[in-house]
Amino acid sequence: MTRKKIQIKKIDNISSRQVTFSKRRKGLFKKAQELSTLCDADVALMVFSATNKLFEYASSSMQQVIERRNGCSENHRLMDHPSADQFQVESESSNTLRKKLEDKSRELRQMNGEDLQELTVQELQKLETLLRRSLSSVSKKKDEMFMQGINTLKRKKVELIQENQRLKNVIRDLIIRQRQQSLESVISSSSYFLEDDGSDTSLKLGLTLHN
Amino acid sequence: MTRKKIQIKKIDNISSRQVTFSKRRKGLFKKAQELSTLCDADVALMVFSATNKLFEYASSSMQQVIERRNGCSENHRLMDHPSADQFQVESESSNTLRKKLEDKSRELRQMNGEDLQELTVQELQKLETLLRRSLSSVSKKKDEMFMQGINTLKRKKVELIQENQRLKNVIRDLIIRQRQQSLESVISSSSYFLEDDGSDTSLKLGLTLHN
DNA sequence: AACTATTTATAAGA
DNA sequence: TTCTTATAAATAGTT
Repeated sequence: MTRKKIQIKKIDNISSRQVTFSKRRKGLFKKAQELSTLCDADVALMVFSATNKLFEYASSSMQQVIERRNGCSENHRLMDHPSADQFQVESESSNTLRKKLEDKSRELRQMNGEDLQELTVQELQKLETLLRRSLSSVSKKKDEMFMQGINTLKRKKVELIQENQRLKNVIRDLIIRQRQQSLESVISSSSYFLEDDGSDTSLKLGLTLHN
Repeated sequence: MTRKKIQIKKIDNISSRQVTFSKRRKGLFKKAQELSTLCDADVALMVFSATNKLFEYASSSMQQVIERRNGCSENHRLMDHPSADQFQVESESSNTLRKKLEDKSRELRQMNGEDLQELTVQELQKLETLLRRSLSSVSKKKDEMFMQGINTLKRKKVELIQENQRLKNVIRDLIIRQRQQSLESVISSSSYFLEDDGSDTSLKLGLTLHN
């Protein structure tokens, strides 16, 4: 519409699509608000992005508008051919959905390297480029997650080493205290050289604590 | 906005207001449709005029969008408005279609290297493998078609070289014949040797067959 | 996010 | 309502 006229069809480039979505969504909401104000109309607008994020505007309240609409639809339904009309509308949307589903399925099959015979060399080249880009994105994301995992493990390792050292210190202190106690008890009970089995104890402790 | 800039406040004059309502409503619906198409968004728009007339647009189906927004189940709505059985059946199948469509859309986005954050490393690896395979198939197919094109061209080239050679021969023969004719005319005008025109006939045949 | 060359939407008038 | 047209607004591509 501006630097160049564009065709109204799905924008290929993802980031362009996102940018355009933001810009046009803003514009659409503004227009909706203006219509409401200028003409004293009740307007409700719901937009789901391709990523299922919801953006909505309502001049009064969304729930109110929806209820009002359901009432109107109901009235129309009853006024006109009671079931035929509704059925027709619903059928149409089903057909639309089926068409969309068919399109997506074909696209998906081609992305999977199937049904290629119906494509031209140009289309194949485009698909190839797309797949290369996707593959690159996916590989990058995967590697990122690997790196993230590795870094988490490294941090954990450092933490564990520290914890380990602390525990060793605790054990050493315990052993020292035990020796002192043994010594004291030996002294107090007047028993001779009862050697400590401190190393044995530390081993048991170590095993338990670092399990 | 055009002949003059206007303030965004309720238009006093009733008929101007109605005219503006028509025009801007049309514009708003167009913009909504464009956003939906360009950015693969699901858009629903409801407008009640000051006289309570309803105008609505939905890129898929209004009911679908409302339910999606409410997070409200299909069954719940049907309980509220128990109309024809047909309707229920149709709605169910629509619902199924919508689910399938949503699945395919997500899959497709992920194949396109989008929405990767919700995948695990294992899923990413799987996707990567899939993309590699697809890419390989597509590249192979593309190369096949290139090769096919090249071979066609090569065959054509051979044919053309042969044709070329034939034409050269024809030309050579023509030149020879011309010389002979010149010679003959000189000879006949001088009332000398009357030569046969056997070579002449074969030349005509050659031209006809290889035309 | 800002800019700007264009396209698009539209207010006023017929 | 519909068409026209001068002008305001929106926006595609670019930085």
